[in-house]
Amino acid sequence: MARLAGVSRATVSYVLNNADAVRISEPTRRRVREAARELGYVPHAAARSLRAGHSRMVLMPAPAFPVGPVYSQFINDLQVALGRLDYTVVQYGTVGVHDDEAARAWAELRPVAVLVPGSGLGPRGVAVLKRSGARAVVTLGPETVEGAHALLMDHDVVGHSAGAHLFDQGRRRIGVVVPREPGLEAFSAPRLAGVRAALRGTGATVTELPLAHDEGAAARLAARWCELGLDAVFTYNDEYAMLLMRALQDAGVRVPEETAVVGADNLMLGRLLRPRLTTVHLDLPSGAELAALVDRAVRDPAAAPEAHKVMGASVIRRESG
Amino acid sequence: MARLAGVSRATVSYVLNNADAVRISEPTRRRVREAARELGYVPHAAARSLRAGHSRMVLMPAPAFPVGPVYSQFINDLQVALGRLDYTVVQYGTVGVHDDEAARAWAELRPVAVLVPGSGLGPRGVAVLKRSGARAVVTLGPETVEGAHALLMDHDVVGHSAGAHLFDQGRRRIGVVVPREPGLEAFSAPRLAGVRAALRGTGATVTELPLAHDEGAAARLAARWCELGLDAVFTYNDEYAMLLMRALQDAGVRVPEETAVVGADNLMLGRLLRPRLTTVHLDLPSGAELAALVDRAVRDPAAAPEAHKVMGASVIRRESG
DNA sequence: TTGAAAGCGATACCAA
DNA sequence: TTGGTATCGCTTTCAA
Repeated sequence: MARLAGVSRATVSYVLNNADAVRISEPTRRRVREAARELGYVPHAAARSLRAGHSRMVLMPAPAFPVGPVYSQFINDLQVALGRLDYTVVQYGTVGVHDDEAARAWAELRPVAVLVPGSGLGPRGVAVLKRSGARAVVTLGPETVEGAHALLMDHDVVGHSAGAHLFDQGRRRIGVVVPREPGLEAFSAPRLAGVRAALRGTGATVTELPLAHDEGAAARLAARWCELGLDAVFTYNDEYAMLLMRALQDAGVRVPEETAVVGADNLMLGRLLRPRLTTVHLDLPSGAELAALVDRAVRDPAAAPEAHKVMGASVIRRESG
Repeated sequence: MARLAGVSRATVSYVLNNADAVRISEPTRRRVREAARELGYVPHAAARSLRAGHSRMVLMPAPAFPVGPVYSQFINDLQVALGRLDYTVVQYGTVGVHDDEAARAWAELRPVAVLVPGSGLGPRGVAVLKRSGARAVVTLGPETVEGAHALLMDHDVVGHSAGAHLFDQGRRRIGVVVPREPGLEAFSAPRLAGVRAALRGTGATVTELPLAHDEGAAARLAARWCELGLDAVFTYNDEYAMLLMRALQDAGVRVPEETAVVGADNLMLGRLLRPRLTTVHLDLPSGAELAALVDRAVRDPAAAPEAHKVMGASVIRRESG
């Protein structure tokens, strides 16, 4: 670069990195800085991390489906928290690629840590990442993966809370909405399983209700509501709750008298519905906690992978059930 | 790497890149590939792009606020479309950094193209990026920036459509909700300005209504609704519409008889409200179009920056106004 | 058909 | 206090 500023590149490096090991005269520093500014010099991250043998990049796959405010906020907090620890968070757009192929694509960037939501990464993928220099691989999903740290976020508990709550309210024939939208199975399946688990052995029944997120589908489901004979429904989340509750009301089904409705995610919109929506609130780990875990793992990559159950769920009782 | 597979690294490179310039014997290819698999070898993107002098990385700043389904979908389509053209999309988590500082941070990664939503990037930032090798800088915002391609998405038209519609409906005292949430000014200010522009010279009045996205704030606003004397309100988007409409109804204000309500973004929830929400639908450019623009710009970086007006807005009339 | 070697940009050691 | 130089991993040209 600006060794046209009259000095060697080594000097440039010293100045721009405020190296304290060597001392550079003030005039030289100024000359270098000025030259850098004039030329619009920006260091080359690839060259730097090639030389250094490591980077401060934390890689996450970009979510492949429209994501709600809860997750948005989580990512955001995480970015801020990791930024404070001087990491750079990068969301990598992995289109349709899966598993090992995705892991290899990520590994090419030689991130210092990889955070993977969901269950798209297997032990082989983890191995690829670690061999390529990732000092921490953290999965955020329902189960631990060999070799990786895990933040166990089993959506099971969400369904479990909802199911237990409805049972306590005296409901015995419980429907569970399962979104037809692709990409959501990772959340919907455990939520359904959680309801089943909560009701196992109680004699209450659980009916799976596939539902697309559009009015027509909701109306059709509502139309056969009597025939289904359900006295409660857990709707996967608040948005599906709004959709279904509207359809039920339009079909003349009284909520909560004839059918209780419970959503999840505790979105603002639930409070605005009438009746006000009972919902399951999720306690996600704070961005700062996760950032701290990542940092610890990076500093001591040899440590045994930690696994933490981090998702709490609690019912917020309002009017719909 | 696996020159422990008995060959030179040159050969490895040839094999793994399917170089057609040179011919490698089939047995050698097999040996190399097997060794690569066994060792879990993954090429080092930094080294590669350092040597090549360029990358296929398209960089976007990660949004700093919870983002709705419309934008989510847009990003997603874009990622898919650019992926088809063999680019890799990376969302860079720029915490609180702004302007030139952000531009420099991005430039360090030497992306081949940079897409910047909003108006956070000035001509200096563009210059930094281009000097550091970005072959295309595209802004997605209200105005063109010197040196960059622009997809002009002036939210002005959203407000304009809403204002004109309400005026056509005979409304003359029009409120405009402006979210208090930080990070949304980039959208809310032009939407407000659009309403003003649509009504300029008509004698209709425009009243700015700052509103936080919570129930209390909405209730307080609704409580002084009579005193405000408005006969219509454009609520920035559908979510604020839901919030305010609920508060108005709870306060006994009849919608649309006393006050018309118009939202924006055409979210599903608007259809589920009663009265059904009139809204402004946004026509964003498809991911494929934007991807094509990026690709063209990358192929011919010398070409004059293009500027396209790409945002259309149309009112979807339902029941609320 | 394969190997040797230069070079991309930044850093860190050693010598001047 | 500074400059020269080896090095990181990979691609590519030239030679063998």
